[in-house]
Amino acid sequence: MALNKNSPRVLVVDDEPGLADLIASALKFAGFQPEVATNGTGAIKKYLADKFDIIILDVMLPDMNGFDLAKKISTSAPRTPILFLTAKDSTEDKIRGLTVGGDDYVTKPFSLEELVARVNAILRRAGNDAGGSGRVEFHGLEMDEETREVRRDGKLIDLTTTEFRLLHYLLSNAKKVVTRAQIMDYVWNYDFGGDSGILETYISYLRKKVDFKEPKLIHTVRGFGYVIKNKENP
Amino acid sequence: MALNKNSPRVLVVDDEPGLADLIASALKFAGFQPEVATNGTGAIKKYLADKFDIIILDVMLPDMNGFDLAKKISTSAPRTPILFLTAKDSTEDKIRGLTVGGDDYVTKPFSLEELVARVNAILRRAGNDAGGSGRVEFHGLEMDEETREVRRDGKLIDLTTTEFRLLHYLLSNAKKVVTRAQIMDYVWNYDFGGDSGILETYISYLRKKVDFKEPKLIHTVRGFGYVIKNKENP
DNA sequence: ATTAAGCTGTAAATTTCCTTAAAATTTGCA
DNA sequence: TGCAAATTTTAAGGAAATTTACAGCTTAAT
Repeated sequence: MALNKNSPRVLVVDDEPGLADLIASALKFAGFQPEVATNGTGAIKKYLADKFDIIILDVMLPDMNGFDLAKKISTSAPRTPILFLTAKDSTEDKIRGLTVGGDDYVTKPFSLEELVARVNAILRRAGNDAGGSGRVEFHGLEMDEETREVRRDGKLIDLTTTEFRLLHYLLSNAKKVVTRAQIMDYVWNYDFGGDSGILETYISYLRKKVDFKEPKLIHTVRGFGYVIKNKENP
Repeated sequence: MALNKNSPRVLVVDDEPGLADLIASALKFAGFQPEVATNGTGAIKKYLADKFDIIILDVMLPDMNGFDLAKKISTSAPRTPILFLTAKDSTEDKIRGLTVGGDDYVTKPFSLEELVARVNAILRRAGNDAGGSGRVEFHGLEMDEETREVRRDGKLIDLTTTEFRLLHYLLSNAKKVVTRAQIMDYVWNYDFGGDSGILETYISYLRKKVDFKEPKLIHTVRGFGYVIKNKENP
Protein backbone atom coordinates (compact mmCIF):
# COMPACT_ATOMS: atom_id res chain seq x y z
CA MET A 1 0.00 0.00 0.00
CA ALA A 2 3.03 2.24 -0.14
CA LEU A 3 2.14 5.51 -1.81
CA ASN A 4 4.96 5.92 -4.22
CA LYS A 5 5.48 8.61 -6.79
CA ASN A 6 4.04 6.49 -9.56
CA SER A 7 0.66 5.79 -8.06
CA PRO A 8 -2.03 7.24 -10.33
CA ARG A 9 -3.39 10.64 -9.40
CA VAL A 10 -7.15 10.97 -9.05
CA LEU A 11 -9.19 14.15 -8.84
CA VAL A 12 -12.40 13.62 -6.86
CA VAL A 13 -15.09 16.24 -7.48
CA ASP A 14 -18.21 16.09 -5.30
CA ASP A 15 -19.99 18.82 -3.40
CA GLU A 16 -20.77 16.55 -0.49
CA PRO A 17 -17.55 16.75 1.51
CA GLY A 18 -18.26 13.62 3.51
CA LEU A 19 -18.72 11.53 0.41
CA ALA A 20 -15.72 13.05 -1.32
CA ASP A 21 -13.57 12.20 1.68
CA LEU A 22 -14.97 8.70 1.85
CA ILE A 23 -14.06 8.17 -1.77
CA ALA A 24 -10.65 9.72 -1.30
CA SER A 25 -9.80 7.47 1.60
CA ALA A 26 -10.93 4.40 -0.28
CA LEU A 27 -8.74 5.43 -3.20
CA LYS A 28 -5.75 6.09 -1.02
CA PHE A 29 -6.27 2.71 0.54
CA ALA A 30 -6.30 1.17 -2.94
CA GLY A 31 -2.99 2.76 -3.83
CA PHE A 32 -3.99 5.98 -5.55
CA GLN A 33 -3.16 9.59 -4.88
CA PRO A 34 -6.51 11.33 -4.52
CA GLU A 35 -7.15 15.04 -4.47
CA VAL A 36 -10.52 16.53 -3.53
CA ALA A 37 -12.49 19.43 -4.97
CA THR A 38 -16.00 20.35 -3.80
CA ASN A 39 -17.07 22.57 -6.69
CA GLY A 40 -16.51 23.19 -10.35
CA THR A 41 -14.20 26.17 -10.13
CA GLY A 42 -12.01 24.47 -7.57
CA ALA A 43 -11.88 21.40 -9.78
CA ILE A 44 -10.76 23.38 -12.81
CA LYS A 45 -8.11 25.14 -10.81
CA LYS A 46 -6.70 21.87 -9.56
CA TYR A 47 -6.98 20.31 -12.97
CA LEU A 48 -4.98 23.09 -14.57
CA ALA A 49 -2.37 23.11 -11.82
CA ASP A 50 -1.69 19.39 -11.89
CA LYS A 51 -1.87 16.42 -14.19
CA PHE A 52 -4.34 13.72 -13.21
CA ASP A 53 -4.75 10.22 -14.55
CA ILE A 54 -8.48 10.18 -13.97
CA ILE A 55 -11.26 12.40 -12.70
CA ILE A 56 -14.18 11.22 -10.61
CA LEU A 57 -16.90 13.74 -11.24
CA ASP A 58 -20.33 14.21 -9.74
CA VAL A 59 -22.64 15.51 -12.46
CA MET A 60 -24.53 17.56 -9.87
CA LEU A 61 -22.36 20.42 -8.71
CA PRO A 62 -23.43 23.61 -6.94
CA ASP A 63 -21.77 26.16 -9.18
CA MET A 64 -21.52 24.31 -12.44
CA ASN A 65 -23.07 21.53 -14.42
CA GLY A 66 -20.86 18.48 -14.33
CA PHE A 67 -21.40 18.01 -18.05
CA ASP A 68 -20.00 21.43 -18.86
CA LEU A 69 -17.02 20.80 -16.68
CA ALA A 70 -16.47 17.54 -18.48
CA LYS A 71 -16.66 19.28 -21.82
CA LYS A 72 -14.15 21.91 -20.78
CA ILE A 73 -11.75 19.24 -19.71
CA SER A 74 -12.32 16.91 -22.64
CA THR A 75 -10.95 19.40 -25.14
CA SER A 76 -7.41 19.25 -23.84
CA ALA A 77 -5.12 17.14 -25.93
CA PRO A 78 -4.19 14.06 -23.89
CA ARG A 79 -7.70 13.57 -22.71
CA THR A 80 -8.17 12.73 -19.06
CA PRO A 81 -10.74 9.97 -18.62
CA ILE A 82 -13.72 10.77 -16.45
CA LEU A 83 -15.76 8.55 -14.17
CA PHE A 84 -19.14 10.19 -13.71
CA LEU A 85 -21.17 9.91 -10.54
CA THR A 86 -24.86 10.24 -11.21
CA ALA A 87 -28.18 9.80 -9.47
CA LYS A 88 -30.03 6.71 -10.53
CA ASP A 89 -33.24 8.31 -11.71
CA SER A 90 -32.45 10.64 -14.56
CA THR A 91 -29.57 11.50 -16.83
CA GLU A 92 -28.61 7.90 -17.41
CA ASP A 93 -29.13 8.19 -21.14
CA LYS A 94 -27.45 11.57 -21.23
CA ILE A 95 -24.44 10.06 -19.54
CA ARG A 96 -24.33 7.15 -21.93
CA GLY A 97 -23.83 9.53 -24.78
CA LEU A 98 -21.04 11.27 -22.96
CA THR A 99 -19.06 8.27 -21.93
CA VAL A 100 -17.16 8.14 -25.13
CA GLY A 101 -13.49 7.48 -24.82
CA GLY A 102 -12.17 5.90 -21.68
CA ASP A 103 -15.10 7.18 -19.70
CA ASP A 104 -17.55 5.34 -17.54
CA TYR A 105 -20.21 6.13 -14.99
CA VAL A 106 -21.49 4.85 -11.68
CA THR A 107 -24.92 5.52 -10.26
CA LYS A 108 -25.32 6.71 -6.69
CA PRO A 109 -25.35 5.13 -4.29
CA PHE A 110 -22.49 2.83 -5.16
CA SER A 111 -20.16 0.65 -3.18
CA LEU A 112 -16.54 1.66 -2.87
CA GLU A 113 -15.63 -1.78 -4.10
CA GLU A 114 -17.35 -1.03 -7.35
CA LEU A 115 -15.94 2.44 -7.65
CA VAL A 116 -12.37 1.29 -7.20
CA ALA A 117 -12.94 -1.53 -9.65
CA ARG A 118 -14.15 0.94 -12.26
CA VAL A 119 -11.22 3.25 -11.72
CA ASN A 120 -8.85 0.36 -12.17
CA ALA A 121 -10.65 -0.73 -15.31
CA ILE A 122 -10.42 2.73 -16.85
CA LEU A 123 -6.75 3.10 -16.05
CA ARG A 124 -6.04 -0.34 -17.43
CA ARG A 125 -7.76 0.64 -20.66
CA ALA A 126 -5.87 3.91 -20.79
CA GLY A 127 -2.62 2.05 -20.41
CA ASN A 128 -1.28 3.75 -17.30
CA ASP A 129 -2.21 0.88 -15.10
CA ALA A 130 -1.26 0.73 -11.46
CA GLY A 131 -0.31 -2.90 -11.66
CA GLY A 132 -2.42 -5.65 -10.12
CA SER A 133 -2.62 -8.85 -12.12
CA GLY A 134 -6.28 -9.24 -11.32
CA ARG A 135 -5.63 -12.31 -9.22
CA VAL A 136 -5.66 -12.75 -5.49
CA GLU A 137 -4.51 -15.86 -3.70
CA PHE A 138 -4.09 -17.00 -0.12
CA HIS A 139 -3.34 -20.52 1.04
CA GLY A 140 -5.21 -22.33 -1.65
CA LEU A 141 -8.04 -19.82 -1.89
CA GLU A 142 -7.84 -18.02 -5.23
CA MET A 143 -9.92 -15.45 -7.03
CA ASP A 144 -9.58 -14.24 -10.59
CA GLU A 145 -11.24 -10.94 -11.39
CA GLU A 146 -11.12 -11.51 -15.12
CA THR A 147 -12.82 -14.86 -15.24
CA ARG A 148 -14.56 -14.31 -11.91
CA GLU A 149 -13.53 -17.81 -10.97
CA VAL A 150 -13.09 -18.74 -7.34
CA ARG A 151 -11.24 -21.85 -6.24
CA ARG A 152 -10.44 -23.54 -3.00
CA ASP A 153 -7.60 -26.00 -3.43
CA GLY A 154 -8.26 -26.05 -7.14
CA LYS A 155 -11.92 -26.81 -6.89
CA LEU A 156 -14.20 -24.35 -8.65
CA ILE A 157 -16.79 -22.56 -6.53
CA ASP A 158 -19.83 -20.56 -7.56
CA LEU A 159 -20.40 -17.22 -5.84
CA THR A 160 -23.05 -14.56 -6.20
CA THR A 161 -22.02 -10.95 -6.83
CA THR A 162 -22.17 -9.88 -3.21
CA GLU A 163 -20.43 -13.00 -2.01
CA PHE A 164 -17.70 -12.38 -4.56
CA ARG A 165 -17.23 -8.78 -3.52
CA LEU A 166 -17.10 -9.61 0.16
CA LEU A 167 -14.63 -12.41 -0.26
CA HIS A 168 -12.54 -10.30 -2.58
CA TYR A 169 -12.35 -7.53 -0.04
CA LEU A 170 -11.39 -9.89 2.74
CA LEU A 171 -8.90 -11.70 0.59
CA SER A 172 -7.14 -8.60 -0.69
CA ASN A 173 -6.73 -7.64 2.95
CA ALA A 174 -5.53 -11.06 4.00
CA LYS A 175 -4.00 -11.17 7.43
CA LYS A 176 -5.36 -7.70 8.21
CA VAL A 177 -8.38 -7.40 10.43
CA VAL A 178 -11.10 -5.32 8.81
CA THR A 179 -13.93 -3.87 10.85
CA ARG A 180 -17.56 -4.49 10.05
CA ALA A 181 -17.94 -0.80 9.32
CA GLN A 182 -15.17 -0.97 6.75
CA ILE A 183 -16.75 -3.98 5.15
CA MET A 184 -20.20 -2.44 5.11
CA ASP A 185 -18.85 0.74 3.53
CA TYR A 186 -16.80 -1.06 0.98
CA VAL A 187 -18.97 -3.93 -0.13
CA TRP A 188 -22.41 -2.47 0.38
CA ASN A 189 -23.59 0.88 -0.93
CA TYR A 190 -22.15 3.70 1.12
CA ASP A 191 -25.54 4.85 2.29
CA PHE A 192 -26.84 1.44 3.16
CA GLY A 193 -28.88 2.07 6.29
CA GLY A 194 -30.23 -1.18 7.60
CA ASP A 195 -27.96 -3.69 9.20
CA SER A 196 -29.98 -6.59 10.35
CA GLY A 197 -27.03 -8.89 10.46
CA ILE A 198 -26.71 -9.06 6.73
CA LEU A 199 -22.95 -9.22 7.01
CA GLU A 200 -23.15 -12.22 9.29
CA THR A 201 -25.50 -13.86 6.84
CA TYR A 202 -23.01 -13.46 4.01
CA ILE A 203 -20.10 -14.58 6.14
CA SER A 204 -22.14 -17.65 6.84
CA TYR A 205 -22.73 -18.20 3.12
CA LEU A 206 -19.04 -17.83 2.41
CA ARG A 207 -18.02 -20.23 5.14
CA LYS A 208 -20.35 -22.83 3.75
CA LYS A 209 -19.18 -22.35 0.21
CA VAL A 210 -15.46 -21.73 0.44
CA ASP A 211 -14.35 -22.39 4.02
CA PHE A 212 -15.87 -25.72 4.86
CA LYS A 213 -12.60 -27.56 5.35
CA GLU A 214 -9.44 -27.21 7.41
CA PRO A 215 -7.55 -25.07 7.72
CA LYS A 216 -10.26 -22.49 8.21
CA LEU A 217 -9.31 -19.18 6.68
CA ILE A 218 -12.18 -16.86 7.61
CA HIS A 219 -11.99 -15.87 11.24
CA THR A 220 -14.23 -13.74 13.41
CA VAL A 221 -12.63 -11.07 15.55
CA ARG A 222 -15.30 -10.72 18.13
CA GLY A 223 -16.48 -7.17 18.69
CA PHE A 224 -14.41 -5.94 15.80
CA GLY A 225 -14.66 -7.57 12.44
CA TYR A 226 -13.20 -10.35 10.37
CA VAL A 227 -9.87 -11.50 9.01
CA ILE A 228 -8.60 -14.03 6.55
CA LYS A 229 -5.55 -15.86 7.81
CA ASN A 230 -4.13 -19.29 8.40
CA LYS A 231 -3.76 -20.00 12.08
CA GLU A 232 -1.87 -23.22 11.57
CA ASN A 233 0.72 -21.79 9.26
CA PRO A 234 1.06 -18.09 9.95
CA MET B 1 -3.07 -8.80 -25.26
CA ALA B 2 0.67 -8.41 -25.37
CA LEU B 3 1.55 -5.45 -27.50
CA ASN B 4 4.59 -6.67 -29.35
CA LYS B 5 6.72 -4.85 -31.85
CA ASN B 6 5.01 -6.51 -34.77
CA SER B 7 1.49 -5.46 -34.01
CA PRO B 8 0.24 -3.26 -36.86
CA ARG B 9 0.45 0.48 -36.34
CA VAL B 10 -2.73 2.47 -36.85
CA LEU B 11 -3.07 6.23 -37.17
CA VAL B 12 -6.45 7.43 -35.92
CA VAL B 13 -7.47 10.86 -37.16
CA ASP B 14 -10.62 12.41 -35.69
CA ASP B 15 -11.21 15.86 -34.31
CA GLU B 16 -13.41 14.60 -31.50
CA PRO B 17 -10.85 13.57 -28.89
CA GLY B 18 -13.28 11.35 -27.03
CA LEU B 19 -14.15 9.36 -30.10
CA ALA B 20 -10.53 9.13 -31.21
CA ASP B 21 -9.61 7.77 -27.80
CA LEU B 22 -12.48 5.35 -27.87
CA ILE B 23 -11.29 4.00 -31.19
CA ALA B 24 -7.71 3.90 -30.00
CA SER B 25 -8.54 1.91 -26.91
CA ALA B 26 -10.61 -0.54 -28.91
CA LEU B 27 -7.71 -1.01 -31.31
CA LYS B 28 -5.24 -1.47 -28.51
CA PHE B 29 -7.55 -4.03 -27.03
CA ALA B 30 -7.60 -5.81 -30.37
CA GLY B 31 -3.83 -5.97 -30.52
CA PHE B 32 -2.91 -2.91 -32.56
CA GLN B 33 -0.63 0.01 -31.85
CA PRO B 34 -2.82 3.06 -32.29
CA GLU B 35 -1.66 6.66 -32.48
CA VAL B 36 -4.06 9.58 -32.33
CA ALA B 37 -4.18 12.87 -34.23
CA THR B 38 -7.01 15.37 -33.84
CA ASN B 39 -6.39 17.48 -36.93
CA GLY B 40 -4.94 17.33 -40.40
CA THR B 41 -1.60 18.95 -39.75
CA GLY B 42 -0.96 16.78 -36.73
CA ALA B 43 -1.85 13.75 -38.79
CA ILE B 44 0.58 14.63 -41.55
CA LYS B 45 3.33 15.24 -39.05
CA LYS B 46 2.80 11.86 -37.45
CA TYR B 47 2.47 10.20 -40.82
CA LEU B 48 5.79 11.56 -41.99
CA ALA B 49 7.55 10.72 -38.76
CA ASP B 50 6.42 7.11 -38.62
CA LYS B 51 5.28 4.29 -40.83
CA PHE B 52 1.72 3.13 -40.36
CA ASP B 53 -0.01 0.05 -41.65
CA ILE B 54 -3.38 1.72 -41.91
CA ILE B 55 -5.00 5.09 -41.34
CA ILE B 56 -8.45 5.62 -39.90
CA LEU B 57 -9.52 8.99 -41.17
CA ASP B 58 -12.54 11.13 -40.44
CA VAL B 59 -13.47 12.98 -43.62
CA MET B 60 -14.59 15.96 -41.55
CA LEU B 61 -11.61 17.69 -40.05
CA PRO B 62 -11.38 21.21 -38.65
CA ASP B 63 -8.34 22.45 -40.52
CA MET B 64 -8.39 20.30 -43.60
CA ASN B 65 -10.67 18.24 -45.77
CA GLY B 66 -10.17 14.57 -45.12
CA PHE B 67 -10.13 13.94 -48.87
CA ASP B 68 -7.22 16.29 -49.42
CA LEU B 69 -5.35 14.67 -46.61
CA ALA B 70 -5.98 11.31 -48.20
CA LYS B 71 -4.70 12.58 -51.52
CA LYS B 72 -1.54 13.93 -49.96
CA ILE B 73 -0.85 10.64 -48.31
CA SER B 74 -1.70 8.51 -51.29
CA THR B 75 1.21 9.88 -53.29
CA SER B 76 3.83 8.23 -51.12
CA ALA B 77 5.29 5.07 -52.58
CA PRO B 78 3.96 2.10 -50.61
CA ARG B 79 0.46 3.43 -50.31
CA THR B 80 -1.02 3.22 -46.85
CA PRO B 81 -4.60 1.93 -46.90
CA ILE B 82 -7.23 4.24 -45.45
CA LEU B 83 -10.44 3.49 -43.60
CA PHE B 84 -12.68 6.53 -43.94
CA LEU B 85 -15.13 7.59 -41.25
CA THR B 86 -18.08 9.46 -42.66
CA ALA B 87 -21.45 10.77 -41.61
CA LYS B 88 -24.31 8.67 -42.85
CA ASP B 89 -26.19 11.22 -44.89
CA SER B 90 -23.95 12.57 -47.57
CA THR B 91 -20.65 11.92 -49.32
CA GLU B 92 -21.26 8.24 -49.82
CA ASP B 93 -20.62 8.42 -53.55
CA LYS B 94 -17.67 10.70 -53.10
CA ILE B 95 -16.14 8.18 -50.75
CA ARG B 96 -16.76 5.38 -53.19
CA GLY B 97 -14.54 7.08 -55.72
CA LEU B 98 -11.78 7.45 -53.22
CA THR B 99 -11.70 3.99 -51.83
CA VAL B 100 -9.15 2.59 -54.18
CA GLY B 101 -7.07 -0.45 -53.48
CA GLY B 102 -7.36 -1.66 -49.95
CA ASP B 103 -9.50 1.24 -48.78
CA ASP B 104 -12.86 1.02 -47.17
CA TYR B 105 -15.27 3.25 -45.28
CA VAL B 106 -17.56 3.12 -42.27
CA THR B 107 -20.48 5.41 -41.59
CA LYS B 108 -20.90 7.07 -38.23
CA PRO B 109 -22.05 5.98 -35.80
CA PHE B 110 -20.50 2.55 -35.96
CA SER B 111 -19.84 -0.16 -33.45
CA LEU B 112 -16.28 -0.81 -32.36
CA GLU B 113 -16.74 -4.43 -33.23
CA GLU B 114 -17.44 -3.47 -36.80
CA LEU B 115 -14.58 -1.00 -37.00
CA VAL B 116 -12.05 -3.50 -35.77
CA ALA B 117 -13.39 -6.11 -38.17
CA ARG B 118 -12.91 -3.71 -41.09
CA VAL B 119 -9.39 -2.87 -40.04
CA ASN B 120 -8.56 -6.53 -39.85
CA ALA B 121 -10.07 -7.15 -43.25
CA ILE B 122 -8.05 -4.37 -44.85
CA LEU B 123 -4.81 -5.52 -43.33
CA ARG B 124 -5.49 -9.06 -44.36
CA ARG B 125 -6.06 -7.92 -47.93
CA ALA B 126 -2.92 -5.81 -47.83
CA GLY B 127 -0.94 -8.79 -46.70
CA ASN B 128 0.55 -7.29 -43.57
CA ASP B 129 -1.85 -9.11 -41.36
CA ALA B 130 -1.54 -8.95 -37.61
CA GLY B 131 -1.27 -12.70 -37.53
CA GLY B 132 -4.78 -13.17 -36.34
CA SER B 133 -6.17 -15.68 -38.80
CA GLY B 134 -9.54 -14.05 -38.75
CA ARG B 135 -10.94 -17.10 -37.10
CA VAL B 136 -12.11 -17.66 -33.59
CA GLU B 137 -12.88 -21.03 -32.15
CA PHE B 138 -13.94 -22.42 -28.83
CA HIS B 139 -15.07 -25.96 -28.10
CA GLY B 140 -16.72 -26.61 -31.41
CA LEU B 141 -18.07 -23.11 -31.86
CA GLU B 142 -16.26 -21.42 -34.73
CA MET B 143 -16.52 -18.09 -36.47
CA ASP B 144 -14.75 -16.79 -39.54
CA GLU B 145 -14.56 -13.03 -39.83
CA GLU B 146 -13.82 -13.14 -43.53
CA THR B 147 -16.55 -15.41 -44.73
CA ARG B 148 -18.84 -14.59 -41.78
CA GLU B 149 -19.50 -18.28 -41.39
CA VAL B 150 -20.53 -19.61 -38.03
CA ARG B 151 -20.51 -23.26 -37.12
CA ARG B 152 -21.40 -25.30 -34.10
CA ASP B 153 -19.81 -28.73 -34.30
CA GLY B 154 -19.37 -28.26 -38.02
CA LYS B 155 -22.95 -27.36 -38.75
CA LEU B 156 -23.42 -24.03 -40.49
CA ILE B 157 -25.54 -21.45 -38.73
CA ASP B 158 -27.10 -18.28 -40.06
CA LEU B 159 -26.69 -15.14 -37.97
CA THR B 160 -27.80 -11.57 -38.49
CA THR B 161 -25.22 -8.80 -38.30
CA THR B 162 -25.89 -7.93 -34.70
CA GLU B 163 -26.01 -11.53 -33.63
CA PHE B 164 -22.67 -12.10 -35.33
CA ARG B 165 -21.07 -9.10 -33.66
CA LEU B 166 -22.30 -10.07 -30.24
CA LEU B 167 -21.22 -13.67 -30.53
CA HIS B 168 -17.88 -12.61 -31.96
CA TYR B 169 -17.23 -10.30 -29.05
CA LEU B 170 -18.13 -12.93 -26.53
CA LEU B 171 -16.11 -15.55 -28.33
CA SER B 172 -12.98 -13.47 -28.67
CA ASN B 173 -13.19 -12.96 -24.93
CA ALA B 174 -13.80 -16.61 -24.22
CA LYS B 175 -13.47 -17.52 -20.56
CA LYS B 176 -13.37 -13.86 -19.56
CA VAL B 177 -16.48 -12.40 -18.03
CA VAL B 178 -17.55 -9.27 -19.87
CA THR B 179 -19.95 -6.79 -18.33
CA ARG B 180 -23.14 -5.72 -20.02
CA ALA B 181 -21.71 -2.21 -20.32
CA GLN B 182 -18.67 -3.52 -22.16
CA ILE B 183 -20.85 -5.46 -24.52
CA MET B 184 -23.14 -2.53 -25.17
CA ASP B 185 -20.22 -0.23 -25.86
CA TYR B 186 -18.48 -2.62 -28.18
CA VAL B 187 -21.24 -4.31 -30.10
CA TRP B 188 -23.79 -1.55 -30.41
CA ASN B 189 -23.15 1.85 -31.97
CA TYR B 190 -21.03 3.98 -29.71
CA ASP B 191 -23.76 6.55 -29.26
CA PHE B 192 -26.52 4.08 -28.61
CA GLY B 193 -28.34 5.44 -25.60
CA GLY B 194 -31.20 3.16 -24.69
CA ASP B 195 -30.93 -0.20 -23.07
CA SER B 196 -34.31 -1.76 -22.66
CA GLY B 197 -33.11 -5.29 -22.40
CA ILE B 198 -31.96 -5.47 -25.97
CA LEU B 199 -28.90 -7.38 -24.89
CA GLU B 200 -30.97 -10.04 -23.21
CA THR B 201 -33.06 -10.34 -26.32
CA TYR B 202 -30.02 -11.01 -28.46
CA ILE B 203 -28.54 -13.41 -25.95
CA SER B 204 -31.80 -15.26 -26.17
CA TYR B 205 -31.57 -15.34 -29.97
CA LEU B 206 -28.02 -16.61 -29.83
CA ARG B 207 -28.85 -19.33 -27.38
CA LYS B 208 -31.59 -20.58 -29.60
CA LYS B 209 -29.42 -20.52 -32.69
CA VAL B 210 -25.99 -21.63 -31.54
CA ASP B 211 -26.24 -22.88 -27.97
CA PHE B 212 -29.16 -25.24 -28.02
CA LYS B 213 -27.18 -28.34 -27.12
CA GLU B 214 -24.85 -29.52 -24.40
CA PRO B 215 -22.41 -28.44 -23.32
CA LYS B 216 -23.85 -24.97 -23.04
CA LEU B 217 -21.22 -22.36 -23.78
CA ILE B 218 -23.00 -19.04 -23.16
CA HIS B 219 -23.39 -18.41 -19.47
CA THR B 220 -25.03 -15.61 -17.52
CA VAL B 221 -23.10 -14.09 -14.66
CA ARG B 222 -25.98 -12.66 -12.72
CA GLY B 223 -25.65 -9.01 -11.82
CA PHE B 224 -22.56 -8.69 -13.96
CA GLY B 225 -22.55 -9.87 -17.53
CA TYR B 226 -21.90 -12.90 -19.66
CA VAL B 227 -19.13 -15.33 -20.44
CA ILE B 228 -18.43 -18.05 -22.93
CA LYS B 229 -16.90 -21.08 -21.32
CA ASN B 230 -17.23 -24.81 -20.96
CA LYS B 231 -18.20 -25.70 -17.44
CA GLU B 232 -17.75 -29.39 -17.95
CA ASN B 233 -14.27 -29.15 -19.38
CA PRO B 234 -12.66 -26.02 -17.97
C1' DA C 1 -24.59 -17.60 35.19
C1' DT C 2 -25.45 -13.72 32.64
C1' DT C 3 -25.12 -11.03 28.72
C1' DA C 4 -23.79 -9.50 24.35
C1' DA C 5 -22.20 -10.94 19.90
C1' DG C 6 -22.37 -13.89 16.30
C1' DC C 7 -24.32 -17.86 13.52
C1' DT C 8 -27.74 -20.02 10.54
C1' DG C 9 -32.17 -21.38 8.61
C1' DT C 10 -36.42 -19.68 6.66
C1' DA C 11 -39.16 -16.86 4.23
C1' DA C 12 -40.34 -12.36 2.25
C1' DA C 13 -38.88 -8.72 -0.81
C1' DT C 14 -36.46 -7.32 -4.50
C1' DT C 15 -33.80 -7.52 -8.53
C1' DT C 16 -32.31 -9.54 -12.62
C1' DC C 17 -33.01 -12.14 -16.42
C1' DC C 18 -35.50 -14.82 -20.09
C1' DT C 19 -38.92 -15.28 -23.50
C1' DT C 20 -42.19 -13.91 -26.59
C1' DA C 21 -44.78 -10.81 -29.28
C1' DA C 22 -45.45 -6.76 -31.58
C1' DA C 23 -43.82 -2.18 -33.24
C1' DA C 24 -40.34 0.36 -35.70
C1' DT C 25 -36.76 0.52 -38.79
C1' DT C 26 -33.84 -0.88 -42.44
C1' DT C 27 -32.85 -3.46 -46.54
C1' DG C 28 -33.65 -5.72 -50.89
C1' DC C 29 -35.84 -5.92 -55.02
C1' DA C 30 -39.10 -5.09 -58.69
C1' DT D 1 -40.24 4.72 -55.91
C1' DG D 2 -42.74 1.74 -53.25
C1' DC D 3 -43.82 -2.78 -51.47
C1' DA D 4 -42.24 -6.96 -49.04
C1' DA D 5 -39.11 -9.21 -46.17
C1' DA D 6 -35.71 -9.20 -42.81
C1' DT D 7 -33.77 -7.20 -38.95
C1' DT D 8 -33.53 -4.38 -34.99
C1' DT D 9 -35.66 -2.41 -31.03
C1' DT D 10 -39.16 -1.84 -27.50
C1' DA D 11 -42.21 -3.65 -24.18
C1' DA D 12 -44.41 -6.79 -20.87
C1' DG D 13 -45.30 -10.91 -18.14
C1' DG D 14 -43.43 -14.31 -15.63
C1' DA D 15 -39.63 -17.21 -13.73
C1' DA D 16 -35.67 -17.61 -11.11
C1' DA D 17 -31.85 -16.12 -8.47
C1' DT D 18 -30.25 -13.01 -5.14
C1' DT D 19 -30.61 -10.00 -1.41
C1' DT D 20 -32.59 -8.75 2.88
C1' DA D 21 -35.04 -9.22 7.35
C1' DC D 22 -35.71 -11.65 11.32
C1' DA D 23 -36.08 -15.12 14.85
C1' DG D 24 -34.21 -18.70 17.50
C1' DC D 25 -30.04 -20.74 18.77
C1' DT D 26 -24.97 -21.09 19.92
C1' DT D 27 -20.75 -19.35 21.50
C1' DA D 28 -17.52 -16.44 23.94
C1' DA D 29 -16.33 -13.19 27.56
C1' DT D 30 -16.66 -11.68 32.14
